Amino acid sequence: MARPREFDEARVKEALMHVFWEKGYEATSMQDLVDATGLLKGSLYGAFGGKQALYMIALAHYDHTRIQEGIDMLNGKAGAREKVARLFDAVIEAARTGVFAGGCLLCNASVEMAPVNTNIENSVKSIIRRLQAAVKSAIEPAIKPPGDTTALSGVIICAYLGARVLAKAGAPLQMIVDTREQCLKDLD
Amino acid sequence: MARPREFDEARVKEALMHVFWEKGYEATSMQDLVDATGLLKGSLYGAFGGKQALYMIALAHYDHTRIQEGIDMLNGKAGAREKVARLFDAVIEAARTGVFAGGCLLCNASVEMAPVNTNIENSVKSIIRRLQAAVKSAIEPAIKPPGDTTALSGVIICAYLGARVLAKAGAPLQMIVDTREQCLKDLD
DNA sequence: GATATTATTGACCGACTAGTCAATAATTAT
DNA sequence: ATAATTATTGACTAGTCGGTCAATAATATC
Repeated sequence: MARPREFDEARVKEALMHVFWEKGYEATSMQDLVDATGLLKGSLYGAFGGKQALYMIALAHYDHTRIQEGIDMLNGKAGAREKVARLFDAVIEAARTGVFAGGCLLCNASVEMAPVNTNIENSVKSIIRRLQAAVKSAIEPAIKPPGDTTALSGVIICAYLGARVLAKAGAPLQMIVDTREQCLKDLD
Repeated sequence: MARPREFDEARVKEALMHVFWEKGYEATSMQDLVDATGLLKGSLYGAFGGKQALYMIALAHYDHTRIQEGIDMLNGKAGAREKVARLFDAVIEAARTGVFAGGCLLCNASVEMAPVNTNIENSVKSIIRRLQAAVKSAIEPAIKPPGDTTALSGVIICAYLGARVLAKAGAPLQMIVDTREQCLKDLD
């Protein structure tokens, strides 16, 4: 009943996400988004809304792809130790190669956007909740009854985010490796 | 031999720091800095340089005041456990009251500026190095010979930064408290 | 008091910002 | 074919951005 969209929504969301991921919210201009998506400004506004709305969409896309990939891994068949190890291996690999400077969009959004945009704050909090729940159920089999899996999963999330900060700052890789080992110590 | 400055340098640096601390680099305009310092734009440029130079000055001031305060505490007379506990208590208190949204400027600079400004990256790395050294010497008396104080101090820094991220995102306070307990577990 | 030096002032700049909108195009339903 | 609906286009806006600069003011030295 109307003219159909000419762009692939998933591709556009992926492009939006990558720009915000790498440059952050404020350092990204609408022109950057126009260049990255191939859409014109009017189309972006018409289809998705303004800059903050685009950031929300980028974060949601990150959630549904990258975060969900992590959660799926945590829900997989590997052992508790290996699951947690893999979480940190991603950080270590990113810090070692240093090809992509974006770090973790969840971490970036927490620092830059959550304090100034309640929609994003709520998204971030919801993601963290789901992430912690996945970690908790992943480590459950490796913790004996007196151990507090809720507390331990909270620590792992916290250490993960801290590792992301260290990696983005270019801090010594060893600190991240040490953190990984410390988190694995109580598993098995 | 020339006209003397009319402003108090320390006060101006403190004002610069507070603006960048609360708003971040990109979201801060030169006008914000003019308003906060009371100096006119020309004076700011003449005395300190452009926006990036001002950020560097703000970070250095943060280092010499807030960071140094933490290092002095770590070098103080308290026990290892209490020193580390105090580190996290500052985060917990900030998250609990929520009056100041800035979080930790070192953490903010790591995420927003270190990846795009090598001067700031170097400053951040140097601060992290000094901070870790202070934590290491603080926990040394509480660790028996086979324990790796370097690794443990790295983990504590990492957990501290992660806690700062969680606090800024408005995540459950309990996660930060749990992280604190976990870090204290191996100390006496 | 004259001179040299530096600080302060505020007007000014071009570039860029996020966002708007009327015109046009492409489609579906009738 | 016509009408209705939505997408695309790109020119346009008003405001803000970081940064500059010539004029003026205040001091120290001579």
